[in-house]
Amino acid sequence: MPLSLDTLPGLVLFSCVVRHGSLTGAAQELGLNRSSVSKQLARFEAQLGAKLLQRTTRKLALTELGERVWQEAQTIAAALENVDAITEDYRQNVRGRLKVSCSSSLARVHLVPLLPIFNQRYPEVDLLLQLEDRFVDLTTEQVDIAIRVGHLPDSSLVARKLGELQWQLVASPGYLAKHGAPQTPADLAGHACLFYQNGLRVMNLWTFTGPKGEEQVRVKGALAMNDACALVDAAINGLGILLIDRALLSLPLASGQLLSLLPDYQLAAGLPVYAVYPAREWLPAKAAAFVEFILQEFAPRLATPRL
Amino acid sequence: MPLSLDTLPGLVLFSCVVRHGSLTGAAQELGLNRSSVSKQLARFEAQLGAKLLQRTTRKLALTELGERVWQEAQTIAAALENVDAITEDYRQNVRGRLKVSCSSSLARVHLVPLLPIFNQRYPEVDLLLQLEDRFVDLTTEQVDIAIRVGHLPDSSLVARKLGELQWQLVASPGYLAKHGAPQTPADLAGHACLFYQNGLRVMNLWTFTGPKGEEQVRVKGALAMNDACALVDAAINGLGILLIDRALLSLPLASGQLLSLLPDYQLAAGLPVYAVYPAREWLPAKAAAFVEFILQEFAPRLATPRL
DNA sequence: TACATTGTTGCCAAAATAGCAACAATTGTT
DNA sequence: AACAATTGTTGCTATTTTGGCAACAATGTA
Repeated sequence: MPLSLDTLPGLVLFSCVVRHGSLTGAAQELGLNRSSVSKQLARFEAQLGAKLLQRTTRKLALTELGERVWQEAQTIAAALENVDAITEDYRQNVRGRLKVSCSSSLARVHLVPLLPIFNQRYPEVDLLLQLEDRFVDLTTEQVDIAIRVGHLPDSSLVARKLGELQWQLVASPGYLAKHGAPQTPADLAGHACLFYQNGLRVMNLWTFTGPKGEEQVRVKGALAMNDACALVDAAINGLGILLIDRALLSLPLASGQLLSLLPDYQLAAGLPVYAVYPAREWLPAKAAAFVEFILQEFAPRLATPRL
Repeated sequence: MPLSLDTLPGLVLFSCVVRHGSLTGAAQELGLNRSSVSKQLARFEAQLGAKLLQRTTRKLALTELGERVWQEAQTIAAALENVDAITEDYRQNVRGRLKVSCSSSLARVHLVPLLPIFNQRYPEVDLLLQLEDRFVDLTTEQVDIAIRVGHLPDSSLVARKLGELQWQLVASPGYLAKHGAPQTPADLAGHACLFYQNGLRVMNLWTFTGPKGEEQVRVKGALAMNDACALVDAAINGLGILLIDRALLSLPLASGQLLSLLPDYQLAAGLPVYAVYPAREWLPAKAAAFVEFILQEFAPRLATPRL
């Protein structure tokens, strides 16, 4: 027999009456009429089947039982104040554990560099970065915010677009020396191509916009992985032609380990990046702060990646 | 900001939902419809301004705040179970402190001799006998039961008549030798009379029923006190003629210290003795047991005092 | 893919509640 | 000592709240 729904409001009212020492005072604090207080107190006693207060028009006296119940009410009052305090803290203060889910490569390049700033701004937030290139169920795994790449399936989740990934087509000098450099998208069909793949999405249909308009190529995969950084390594090692987020390529391109291909063509539409969270209503302050933060900091980095 | 009336039922419901892990289960336990549970839970979250449970049609997951609130709810649940247990104990078990108010002389003669029996029958009751010959306010002084002599003023109290005190008129042989023995009630007017008096009642109007019918005498007081035993001592010492409870006179009469007067007259109406307690409704078990006890044991002693 | 279960929402009836007014009881004051 | 003022209680009515039914949406399973 756990918390009983019926007796609880009565207990609250009883507590208030005892604190004031009069029904009238309690009624004033509760914004009620005296009659209501009287009735509810009487009903509470009826529910318990015992008198709690001996009442006269002038004085109230606690019964022996009333004293015991009053003590318990004190305990409950303390717990309730805790609830209030905790909730208030949770709503107003940016504090607590914040679980963020993100694909590992995206995090390494775009997100992790920002975290020191976030941590400095909100030092009381304990970030728990969950890097995994798989589908995560936000509700089940208690993830506060997920950063997801690609168009989203219909869902009850709220998604805010952070920007679009800028793609680039690259290969290593060694690979190009051996197999030649493609001049048009159609040429790619004959090459070994590297692309990202996780359980959800297989990116083997590449779309270009060039002099002849839009062209699509379904490429053969020499290697498909769910780790973008490993893909870059693979490309550097000459395993094939890679289509990947431009931000990952700044160092290999600068050092000449990788070369840019098809400069006259642009990748049609970069995949959108979203910040996703379970519900818009009553978003905890820490989550709201994080979303605001990445909207300001993350999005510009996507738009103008430093090469 | 103490216990809040509004948030408490929601907290109970939330606790129930968490315990079951589903709204449907909670609804079944509470005997409610699913919709009601859903609505109330939503309202509770709205009141707090924060989400407590991430809900899917299949799974429920506690928010970080939800976990904290759930912990507090556990505390409250424990306190509430205490309230239930205490109340049950209080109602059903004859146990605890029982404060009884009684005039000292009445207690010494009639009540105290019974207490060992009561104590043996209800060993878990701690009797607190408050002996005082003055008016006591039951509600203010947290007296459970009072035993009062004489007709009661109108009151919200419940009174159960235990019987009537049997009066007797006595004096010491020494006093009678000096002042002579009264032959009729009217003779008493010339004597020094001893009678009981407390703040409430002055018993100086004595009523007799004799051969000539009812006779009343307003006596002069040689000594009036609020201690019946002391009055007996005074009478033994020859201070005057005493009208007092017959039960107090068994030893002095047997030993000849006091002599009975006006044997042809009877005291019209003995003063009634009442057991008085604040309210009939929800009388605690201990008080009910005591009242029953003195009704069975006390009343016969009044009716047939042992001389 | 079809089905079953679960949470949510709109609507309406039912129940609980608050407020008003009158009453009873008690205390302090004139 | 009587009056006035305050307090707790009760009956009645209007308002608010709540509960249940039905339909819907979403999700996991056979």
